[in-house]
Amino acid sequence: MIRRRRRVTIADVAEVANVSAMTVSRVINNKDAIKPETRQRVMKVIDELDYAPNHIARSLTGSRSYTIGVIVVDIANPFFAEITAGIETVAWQHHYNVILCNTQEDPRRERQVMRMLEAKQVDGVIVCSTRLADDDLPRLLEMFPACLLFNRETTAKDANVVMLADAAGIVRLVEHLEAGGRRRLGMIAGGSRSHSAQARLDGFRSATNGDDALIEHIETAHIHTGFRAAQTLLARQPDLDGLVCHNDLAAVGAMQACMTHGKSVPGDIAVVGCDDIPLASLISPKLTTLRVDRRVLGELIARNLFAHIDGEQPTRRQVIRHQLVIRDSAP
Amino acid sequence: MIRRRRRVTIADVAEVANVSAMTVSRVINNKDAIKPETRQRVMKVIDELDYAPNHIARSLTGSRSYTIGVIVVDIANPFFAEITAGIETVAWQHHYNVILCNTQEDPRRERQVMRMLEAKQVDGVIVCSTRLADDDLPRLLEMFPACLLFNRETTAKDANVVMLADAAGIVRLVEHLEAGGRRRLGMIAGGSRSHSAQARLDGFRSATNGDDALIEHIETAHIHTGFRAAQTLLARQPDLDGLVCHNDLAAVGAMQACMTHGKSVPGDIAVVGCDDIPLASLISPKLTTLRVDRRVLGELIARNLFAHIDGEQPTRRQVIRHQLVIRDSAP
DNA sequence: ACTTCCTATGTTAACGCTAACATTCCTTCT
DNA sequence: AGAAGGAATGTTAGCGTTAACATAGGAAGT
Repeated sequence: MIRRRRRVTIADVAEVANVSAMTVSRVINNKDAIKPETRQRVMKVIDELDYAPNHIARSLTGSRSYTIGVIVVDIANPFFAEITAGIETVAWQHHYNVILCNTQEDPRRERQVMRMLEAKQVDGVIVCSTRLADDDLPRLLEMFPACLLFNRETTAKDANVVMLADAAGIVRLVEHLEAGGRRRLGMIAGGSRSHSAQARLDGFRSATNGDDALIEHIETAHIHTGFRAAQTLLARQPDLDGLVCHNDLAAVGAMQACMTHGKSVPGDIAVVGCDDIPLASLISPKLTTLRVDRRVLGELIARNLFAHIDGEQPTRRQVIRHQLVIRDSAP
Repeated sequence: MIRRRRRVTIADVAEVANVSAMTVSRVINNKDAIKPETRQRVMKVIDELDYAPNHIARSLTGSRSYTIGVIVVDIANPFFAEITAGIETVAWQHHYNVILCNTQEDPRRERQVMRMLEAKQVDGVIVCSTRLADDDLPRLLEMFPACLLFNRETTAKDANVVMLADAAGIVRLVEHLEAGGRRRLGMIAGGSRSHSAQARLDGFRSATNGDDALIEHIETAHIHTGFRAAQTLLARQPDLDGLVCHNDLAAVGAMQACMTHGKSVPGDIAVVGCDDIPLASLISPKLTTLRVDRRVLGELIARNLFAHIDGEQPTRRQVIRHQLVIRDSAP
């Protein structure tokens, strides 16, 4: 079915330039000594024939495929889309391409994707928020010459890790609320499967006294789930004066619930979110939240991976702290 | 630098199973006749050695690389991120991977990216909203066995095209406004470089009488640029009772400008946007706008490309219509 | 002049796989 | 029994590139 147009090969160039294939290869790769005159002649032919090296063949002989894999749970999620943008930028700077794999939170698919990437001989993988079990992960990651895990710890050898300091971020939010005089804080916590939800919850527990009656869980964090959770929580704990939410969407819902409950934000109760999505600064009152520059985060992640690929001593474990964004909902 | 662990090859399997490499290849590919007994034996060895075919080598001999390229101007833009998610889903169904390339609106980079993808022997490319000039595009696209252009026409041979019916969508918005009794409509039009901005403007001009005094241009469509443009327009045309905006962000800004101007939405003036971003249904008044299911659009785009790759007669030109989403800002 | 030692280039084989052709060994038919 | 034909498997070569080794030719030293 696929009809590929015949490509110009090194052999073609060699014939026209009247040298051996190896000489052409050397010219292309700037390797060994080549007489300037020969180099020029070869270059001219390359130009005339519009020759470009076949990367597939190169990958077969050489040690590199100049391709990395990026595995995300959902590329349609702006969080991962922006990280991916950052990764792609750095990859391109290193003359690399990115094979993007969306797992849709399915660990089985994640496993298949990894095997496929290995079969395609990628030089490294970046795995964002994997849903794979601890006992599966190391074996899979160790297939790759280099790998980097975002927001997940692992025992795999040679795996670098970049973590968001979710717990620390929530601690800062709590401290900010307490500095503002808030004394009775509740939390709307996220789904149990996700690493960050667990970390944020841990942060809240360690910063407060961790009374479980002050915590309400939601499986997926959206405006309406945040709304309902806040309603439940406020019914149970009417005297709350601060509310920490797993993310901004939940916080938006929670604010609406507070107002429905006759509590003004931030007058009667302060509400904070996490992530600083665009909506956070567009609603009223504007939301106090945590921010990370996700594009820069992606660049940092990619740089860490390429350090590994290039054999430099990469940072085994890097922790990225959130920035506290103070707005009207918790001034 | 890169140390790849030695892979199990067909030769290894062949040796252990005591057959020729070709027989193993046949078993893997379900080709030709194989004695059931032999097949079983080979399968067992494949399983024991955990053999997986090397896709790079396959690509070199075979006609397919089982990889497509997706070129977008900005993957961090949710519009393209969701389309990409749809594309990836379908690609995976076809046992394909996606090389994602972000061009950041730079035509030079786009050209380089295409050459790279060709060198990596992708079986097809999807190009979203290219910024390349008409005289460059065909030559580049014709390098690929299959290609699909989103939101851009071209004279390239064998290029399929999927277009959004932007103009028709705006016409429908205008008709909706007029059906609601609005008589004097203005427009905030988008940047000149983008195809869709041009199409939306054309739609507006053809549906109204196209008085240029009623149109205000912004280079990049954001809330604040929409706000400013609406202010300028309202100062010039105080009696407007309907405002069509290039996209939702601009519309949000425009609504704010209307209110600043003492005009209520939708009482005094109706405002409509385009794209149906999440914010559209979250602000007050909720925004009337045009919607396209972007994930489904991505799936459709990918299916079109794979039809081409698989040699079926693909649809040369497909036009996708928006759906009118009527909300409070223009009921 | 002869060895030595670079510099510039060539030759061969291999990467892992499969297309294309070749061979072997049955079965079936006359 | 011998021919014919199909099923099962093997052999060879090639995809485009580069690593590794081989060779030619010239400059320099003795």
